[in-house]
Amino acid sequence: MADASATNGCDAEPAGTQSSRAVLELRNLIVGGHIPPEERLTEVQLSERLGMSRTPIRAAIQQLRAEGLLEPLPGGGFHARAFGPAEIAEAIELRGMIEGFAARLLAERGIAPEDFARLGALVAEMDALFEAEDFGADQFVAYGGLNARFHAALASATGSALVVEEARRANARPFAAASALVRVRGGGAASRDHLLPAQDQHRAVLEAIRERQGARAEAIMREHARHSERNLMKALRAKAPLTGVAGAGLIRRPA
Amino acid sequence: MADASATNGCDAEPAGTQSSRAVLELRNLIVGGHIPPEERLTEVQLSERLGMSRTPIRAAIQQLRAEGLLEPLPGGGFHARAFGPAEIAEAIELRGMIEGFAARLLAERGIAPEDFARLGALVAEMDALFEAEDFGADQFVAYGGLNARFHAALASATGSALVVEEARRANARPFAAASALVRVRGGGAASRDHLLPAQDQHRAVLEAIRERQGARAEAIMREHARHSERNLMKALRAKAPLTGVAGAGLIRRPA
DNA sequence: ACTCAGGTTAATGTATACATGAAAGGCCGA
DNA sequence: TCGGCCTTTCATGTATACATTAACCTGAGT
Repeated sequence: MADASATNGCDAEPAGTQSSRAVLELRNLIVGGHIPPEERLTEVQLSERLGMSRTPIRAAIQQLRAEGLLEPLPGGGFHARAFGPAEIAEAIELRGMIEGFAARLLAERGIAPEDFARLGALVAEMDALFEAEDFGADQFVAYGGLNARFHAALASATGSALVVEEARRANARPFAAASALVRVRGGGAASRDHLLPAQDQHRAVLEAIRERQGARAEAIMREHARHSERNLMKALRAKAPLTGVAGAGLIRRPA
Repeated sequence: MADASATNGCDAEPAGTQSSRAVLELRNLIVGGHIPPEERLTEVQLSERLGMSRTPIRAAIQQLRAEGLLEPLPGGGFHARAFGPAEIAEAIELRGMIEGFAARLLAERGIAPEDFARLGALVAEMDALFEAEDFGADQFVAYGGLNARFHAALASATGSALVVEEARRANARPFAAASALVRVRGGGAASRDHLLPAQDQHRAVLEAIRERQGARAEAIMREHARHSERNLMKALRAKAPLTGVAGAGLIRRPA
């Protein structure tokens, strides 16, 4: 069922309007590193660059400001926001708190059987990936997609619009997304081994939800987020330029 | 230092532009109950009602949508969002989680002495209110303001833009704000007694931060939010029409 | 009576012209 | 040479005209 929304996992940009195009393209330009944080952006400049009038550009800027990707500049104009290690860590911790809240709600209030089955099926699909002969790029991409769907399904199973919205927002931040960190490590057997503990946590949180263990479910999801945080920070400390990660150019490396 | 921003506790609406006026007036109309959730809103209609063109109205609508106050309607147009008891409880719980995170960060990383002093001064000011001969409307208003400043100062002491932003958002939701619930009870001696436990939690969280007790600080702020949640829910169960609370018309009472 | 097609209406989306404000730069005078 | 004022420029804010789309209603034909 969740095939149409596989691209971004949310439907916040509705139609084929110029405004939605502006949001999409501008966001891609920023996280793709084509607009470095040093570059000053103005409305007219962007309207020429994207081939549309200022009106949809203004809407896009307002939205990306709300997402925290753009920041106003003192003398007018904007720039892409740069993120230091502390901010990244906080964003990931925050995501863990939201998703921990979702897991606790599911454990305390109970989960609909079909939602539980859907989550279990996603875990099983990820399990199957680990059975493959060798764990290559294809498996990483597939795991990332399944992982994102698992996290989104967890939030939406609560039935709470607030939780869904906040989980979406927490995952929209660069680097904080659950799936964005999967591919931090280059790939290969070593990377596979780093994914196994995370997958075990997926299984554990479902067990905790089933057994109505709210505090445990919350703690697992918090630690689950910290797991990806550790992975990212380890990769950041290495000199390698973080290939394959969206928004790598926005990271303010520690001096 | 914190006098200019005393009106709303945040500076998200910068200048005296039509757009900022539109956001302010429209938000007041909604939470003031002048725009019930049943009423359908359109851009042209609002532009006539507020005496400005559609351009600033569009910006305001986009912002209030992001705040969760407005919801698009299927056939075009919007309506003020109505909140059920579950959504209100979740919003308050979420606020407790964010503020708990802030308190834990302060305990773990340490707090700047001047920030700690500022928080202590606010608590002392609130303490002084309880010493008054009788606890009337003036004291309630003063307590609400001090309380809002305490919560805002707690978040901003972390120095994390992310925490500040999320705390602001959590407090911006109707009913979820820390200060909004202070005046739920009518006033008088009985209401005063309901405020004392909350004030004790203010003192306790400062002690926990000072003693570097992160888990305790977080737990206190979570429970602190639940305290106000209990107060609101009790008031909701009573038949009384919730005088003095902003956005009372947005509550979907349990049948 | 029901259905389908056509038009009409009412909403948002878009472009553009103009207003306004602030910041930077140059010029003149001391 | 330095400082202050004026001018210019560039950015966003605002209004408005027009485009577009979708829903609804009306009418006629079966």
